[in-house]
Amino acid sequence: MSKSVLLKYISIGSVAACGYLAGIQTERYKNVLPQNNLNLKNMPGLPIFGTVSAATSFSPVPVPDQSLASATNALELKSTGNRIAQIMKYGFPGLDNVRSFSDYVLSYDRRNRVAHWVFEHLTKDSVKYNEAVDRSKCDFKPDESIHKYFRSENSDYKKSGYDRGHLAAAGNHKFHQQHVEETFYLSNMAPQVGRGFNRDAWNKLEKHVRNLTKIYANVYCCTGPLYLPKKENDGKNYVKYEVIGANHVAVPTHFFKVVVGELSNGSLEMEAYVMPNQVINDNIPLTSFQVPPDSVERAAGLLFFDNLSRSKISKINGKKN
DNA sequence: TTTAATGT
Repeated sequence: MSKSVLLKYISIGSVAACGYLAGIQTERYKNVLPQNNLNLKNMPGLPIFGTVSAATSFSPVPVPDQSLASATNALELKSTGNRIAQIMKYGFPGLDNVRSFSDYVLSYDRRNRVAHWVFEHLTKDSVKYNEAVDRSKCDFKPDESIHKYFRSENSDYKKSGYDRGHLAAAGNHKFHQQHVEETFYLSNMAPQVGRGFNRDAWNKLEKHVRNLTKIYANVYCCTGPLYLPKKENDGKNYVKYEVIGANHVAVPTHFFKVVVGELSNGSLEMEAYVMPNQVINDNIPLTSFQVPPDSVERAAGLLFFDNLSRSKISKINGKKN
């Protein structure tokens, strides 16, 4: 059985993706979320435009023509290397330091010591209970494939007050023990508020995404950090975030998830979420965190599902497109 | 059910 040999490191020159345009949202966000009625005005710095992305698509990995209706043949695909093409079927959000694992793909931000994005392809089979897979056997481990200058270490998180929060969730990779173990590289972690966020509201969003596999034959999920500007007392916008540990690992202000579900008849539906990296009241419904996908693209400097015309998506955030 | 830190 192939092991780390499978871990290909695709070194692609960094692409300066500067899609962020400031100055649209002017309302200042509060440090503590309101108890109810959370809306876009509480996501300051998330630029809301009326348009959708129209950039050209590009994929460094050839995507096979045949329809990949289900991943029941995941092992076979893994051995052929087609798994990456399957995960990235709808395009790469960006091309900075792309690293592929057996069941997810990651783009690494060396400056912040946190990924730009991770990409996963979920099916019923990848999220269903599997007695052969045991999360408790997994250890958080530094990703040695990343230069030591840019790598995060367990010591950076220790006593920081933050969880080592998975971007590609461990619970999404239950098909094989190796899959879940590979989600424990620190390159897949970000400093997350533990109680009230990672273990609560964010966990609830991750479960929601897993549950989408009951509706859709294929679920494609992109997750990453955001560093959103906030208006200070002088009336100007600043991006401010904490860094932790000797390696100055960035603490994102927010996290995003953009998900596309593919029904067995081929029709496609999208959901996009942004959550602040804060204690979030349990009563706030997930739908309160839904945002227009292009606002996340502009804030993150990424283009999601760029191989897919937005006009082919029948629903966005539950509304007809 | 899934998250994860802390302290012995």
